[in-house]
Amino acid sequence: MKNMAKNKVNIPIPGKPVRGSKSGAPIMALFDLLGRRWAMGVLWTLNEIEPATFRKLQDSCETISPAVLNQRLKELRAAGLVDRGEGGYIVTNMGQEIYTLLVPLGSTAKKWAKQQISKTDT
Amino acid sequence: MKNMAKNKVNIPIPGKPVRGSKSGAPIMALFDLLGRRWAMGVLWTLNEIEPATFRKLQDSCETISPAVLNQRLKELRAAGLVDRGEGGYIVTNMGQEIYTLLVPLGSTAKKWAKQQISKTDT
DNA sequence: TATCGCGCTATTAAAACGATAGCTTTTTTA
DNA sequence: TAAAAAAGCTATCGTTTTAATAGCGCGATA
Repeated sequence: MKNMAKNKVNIPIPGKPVRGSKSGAPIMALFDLLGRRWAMGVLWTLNEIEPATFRKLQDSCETISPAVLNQRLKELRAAGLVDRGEGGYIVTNMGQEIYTLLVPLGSTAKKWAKQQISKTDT
Repeated sequence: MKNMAKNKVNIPIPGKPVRGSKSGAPIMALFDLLGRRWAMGVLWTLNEIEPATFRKLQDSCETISPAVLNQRLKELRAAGLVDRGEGGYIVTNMGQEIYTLLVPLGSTAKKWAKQQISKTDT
């Protein structure tokens, strides 16, 4: 059977073609990584509860399937944003740096939510 | 044919179940929106070149297919982050606010890129 | 009127996701 | 220390999303 490379972890590599940039611009590579389903949500959630076991993280994400969670974790680890340590999964320094930059999105998201809701209800 | 409603624009609604939050936390709703392929890349690119025609934006994105670009544009418009004006697509105030928060990711992405590359070569 | 650029849409196939069951391995507990 | 429970995934399979590419309809030129 040719089962080679089935659980491969495919992450964007800066400097090589990525979604949005043939030359592999870092920001586009990062967007390629974080712009996958659940990627930012997992990073965000893990930051709030780390260290976390697989199941604890799964529970905190509320609706993520184990297959996708596992996939994202592999990618985030390969990208050096997440690691494993005592007590389970943790966020690396680089991961926290990125998380920190995402934090302000929280309040803007609230503002955006109000705008969206007021647009809906009429 | 079981595919009615195919041109439907399905965006996450804060306050209703979204990926990552059954109660629809704003940040998770926003992640749900921005965590779709090309979403952040399109927002980023449009900010750099706006106003832009569909084709100009498509060219700037380098490798996006028109179907996906169109889909993302519909979503971003429905979410109030992008609009159409003189000269084509533009970024709304809310869109720019979010873009502004993403900007710092640019330099962190460079740092991350170096780290990733040095991990690869050797 | 023929041509051109623009804004998409159509089509088809591949890849990603979602939902769920359940198999191993490790840790508790009785 | 055997049995039970929890953890960490993996397997499967149907649905959705994305990709790749061709090309249509329309308004502005030439």
